Amino acid sequence: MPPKSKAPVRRVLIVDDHPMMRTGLAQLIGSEPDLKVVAEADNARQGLEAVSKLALDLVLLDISLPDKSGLELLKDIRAVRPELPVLVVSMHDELVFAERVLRAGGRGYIMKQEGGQKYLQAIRQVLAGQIYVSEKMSARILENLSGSPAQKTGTSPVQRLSDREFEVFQLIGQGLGTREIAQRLHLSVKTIEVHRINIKEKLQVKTATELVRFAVRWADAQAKS
Amino acid sequence: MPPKSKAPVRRVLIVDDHPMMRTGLAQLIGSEPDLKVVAEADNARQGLEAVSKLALDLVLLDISLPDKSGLELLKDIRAVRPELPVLVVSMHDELVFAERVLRAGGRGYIMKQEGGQKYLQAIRQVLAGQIYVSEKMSARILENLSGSPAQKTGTSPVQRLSDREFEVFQLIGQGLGTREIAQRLHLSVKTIEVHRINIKEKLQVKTATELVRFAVRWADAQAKS
DNA sequence: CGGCATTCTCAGGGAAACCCTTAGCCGGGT
DNA sequence: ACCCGGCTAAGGGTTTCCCTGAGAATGCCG
Repeated sequence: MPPKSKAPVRRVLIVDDHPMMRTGLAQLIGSEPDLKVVAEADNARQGLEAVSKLALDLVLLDISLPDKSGLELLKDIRAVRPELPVLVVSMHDELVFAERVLRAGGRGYIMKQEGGQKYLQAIRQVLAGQIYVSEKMSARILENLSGSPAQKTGTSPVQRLSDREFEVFQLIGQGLGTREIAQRLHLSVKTIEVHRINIKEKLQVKTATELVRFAVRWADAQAKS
Repeated sequence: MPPKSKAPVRRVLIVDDHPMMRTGLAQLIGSEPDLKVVAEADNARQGLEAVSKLALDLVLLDISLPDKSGLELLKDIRAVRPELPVLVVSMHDELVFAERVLRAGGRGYIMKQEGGQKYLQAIRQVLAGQIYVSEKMSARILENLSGSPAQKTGTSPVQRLSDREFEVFQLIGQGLGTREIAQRLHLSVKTIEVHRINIKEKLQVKTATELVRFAVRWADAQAKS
């Protein structure tokens, strides 16, 4: 069917800590004549080693790994081979993860809930030099970028917060309620309520619980670095 | 093809919302002559339907499903077919999950990090009527049981939550509000409110925001490693 | 300078969530 | 038989949520 002279076989590395997942992915990729799995890794160290030593055309990278976060491995890979495209596989349907992946240089973000056709589409698209993001995600990302007035693309939505909003946002991340924040900042509860509404809008979250979740995650991330 | 003279073929149902994972598991099981995958499901509803309609010898059940928690489905399955053995597959290596699964009647608990050999061992052991738990887990379970009376430090207070409370707690950690949780679990808002109060008391937190913060952190900690 | 946008501040008010109390039901244990 | 813990849920008072509107300070641009 595909003449060998014309179709060079694309060499793929799979990094995932779930053997059955790797088997499934390998099965899918192996069934395509122009794709080949040349190595597998179940942790970041092995993954980076394979990237350094082997000639590869694509990396399929699970975002959640045992030793270090897949995001870190993604950055390491790009430090070694900036042109090597990486398609990140994740079980999270969170906008935050997809944004981070793309900003870290990932060429695609696909969820584990997707079926084989979507995987192949994503792989082909990334191999062709394009960016792949699932429709749900791309819709949210585009809406996020173009929804508000002219922004510097690529900035974290947290940076769009005004000073006061940012202050409130930090206190939410520390576990304080609306009334406590009002007392702390010597403001009316009503004012804090409005700030929360505006913060939610800028961060593109819909409910109060999601706002707290976002704030807690952000605060924890800051505390670590 | 099948040597039906000696080995009756064991009929297996796979319930997992990740298609590639199902492919991997099906590949493994299909390669064994005495095992056969007769159905797959990617959510709890389909899973329960298959259990009701088909003759099965084993269910491979992923603990994290989109519509309801795998723990709930496990209980539903046992309500319909108490003798049907269920081997729970999970990505969490947390003691809490394994304990809950076993107490809910699961015949085994295996982690996605395990390789094919361990899977087959677990499947065979469960089919033979035994309980399968990985060595890491069994060691921790025994240690936990023996040390339970006097403990207060070391074990997280999350373990004191009841099954229902734990489910609500997880959903809070995923960013869901009270009404959404009620809808997801098909319960009254009032019930969820009471659960939240009881959870707060057990976790020693005073305000709603602190509860969300606790739940988000705990959920993220589970997702990371 | 006079608009114009943004930010910060806060009130009104209806809907929702929070939180305490009570209470029926069920299953397990002494 | 009894009690206890867990699950369910209603009643009701308090608080928060969230939309709308709106006045004041700042700063920018024509």
